[in-house]
Amino acid sequence: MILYQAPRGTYDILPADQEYWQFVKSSIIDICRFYGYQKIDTPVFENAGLFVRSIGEETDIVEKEMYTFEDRGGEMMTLRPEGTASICRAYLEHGMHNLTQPVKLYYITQIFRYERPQAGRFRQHWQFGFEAIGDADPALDAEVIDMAWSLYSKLGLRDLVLKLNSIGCRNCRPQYLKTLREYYTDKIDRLCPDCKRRAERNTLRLLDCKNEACIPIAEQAPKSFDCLCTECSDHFDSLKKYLSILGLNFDVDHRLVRGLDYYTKTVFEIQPPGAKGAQSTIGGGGRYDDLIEELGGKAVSAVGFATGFERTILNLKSQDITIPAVANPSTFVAFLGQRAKDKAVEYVTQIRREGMSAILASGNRSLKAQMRQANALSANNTIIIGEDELKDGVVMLRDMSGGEQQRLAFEEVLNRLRG
RNA sequence: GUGGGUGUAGCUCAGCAGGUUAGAGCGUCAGGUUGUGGCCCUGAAGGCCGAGGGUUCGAGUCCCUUCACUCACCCCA
Repeated sequence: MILYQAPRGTYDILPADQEYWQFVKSSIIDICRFYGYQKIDTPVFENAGLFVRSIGEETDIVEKEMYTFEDRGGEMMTLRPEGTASICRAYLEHGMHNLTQPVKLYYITQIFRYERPQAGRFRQHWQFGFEAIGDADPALDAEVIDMAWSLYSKLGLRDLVLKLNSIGCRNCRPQYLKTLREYYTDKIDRLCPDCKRRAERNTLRLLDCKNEACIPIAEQAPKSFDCLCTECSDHFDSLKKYLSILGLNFDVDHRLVRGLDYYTKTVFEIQPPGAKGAQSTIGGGGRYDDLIEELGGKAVSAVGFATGFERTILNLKSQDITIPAVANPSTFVAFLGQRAKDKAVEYVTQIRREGMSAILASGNRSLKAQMRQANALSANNTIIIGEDELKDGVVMLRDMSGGEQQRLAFEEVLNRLRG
């Protein structure tokens, strides 16, 4: 009877799966270096207030998904439920506004949300995200989207869809929300229970309801991009122009609003083909021009993106994308008898000192068993040392792909391994 | 939080309407050469049949409870 298992919504990334993670990570690092983004790591937990303030009181994340606890000093702490807030906090704390703007940062980290797990959704999951802070230029929005798109392309994902929208700023959004509420006024009784609540507390979210009764109503609703102020409207037009210049196709979707309150102007999501339910979004982001100020800084514009590792890998698998094989040349050293073992230990070490990988047979098993182990480890070569070899001062070198083998002086073996 | 599905060996699953020592394939280990892997053959190890209770002469199989996993809704990554 096993006493413990991984907590609900968590899981182990086993060696067999690591190649996917390695592939995604190294691709991310390449892309970020290429676009001039620098890595930042922030604490796993922060003051709860940071997230409540940035994500928004009325959001699902804050209302029911945060891992919040009181520490021994009586402070309320929260395991980070997303990445942006911590980055902004760090930006302020370290006076990064004094650096050349925009400051471009990326992170690869675990995210915690208390939810019922399902395919592609976990309580602890990994996100990669990047943020460009300190610039309001729509060309930067385009660059962020392009960068996200490049990552997926580099990974080999096909047939993705880019959804785009603009939800305005604090100047024009209140007017839009008013228009939206007016539109919904005589339709409330036709909405689902969730939407009835949203109508009061989080009007924007009425638009992305998945309920069949609500969709047609949302479809006909006034569109945010028709109600933008001049500044937001120009920004949106410029962004669309830049995306066209970049050759990126996009669907403007007036029902795309995102679930975090800090977004302004641009919001976007990237969806895999046949997107539905939990995996409908593989990554997303947007602009958040008021967040830094909200956290106590001066008004600083910013835009960012985040994507989930699990969903990315899920899609790599569903699209049958092969991961580049990692070359693992290695030499296995087998032996027969204690005297040969002494020699084997010596030779294994020598090979390693030469900067090459080598594995010593384990235990004192039959040669057959040792060869099986060599095969299981996909060793390229096996060195066999027995009484005969000891007597003649040589070792047997076996090529594991073909099976040819010959007796050679160990120095000669080293030469061949080097070549 | 709300629904549906599933819990039998490390993995994927059989186990028919309740009946003696619970099975297969894969994997692991060992043997088939005195010192040689992959293919093949043989064998072994490995299960209180998720847990607790009940019905029964008898429960992996039926009933109840519970836990876990899983898919979906909400929302997100």
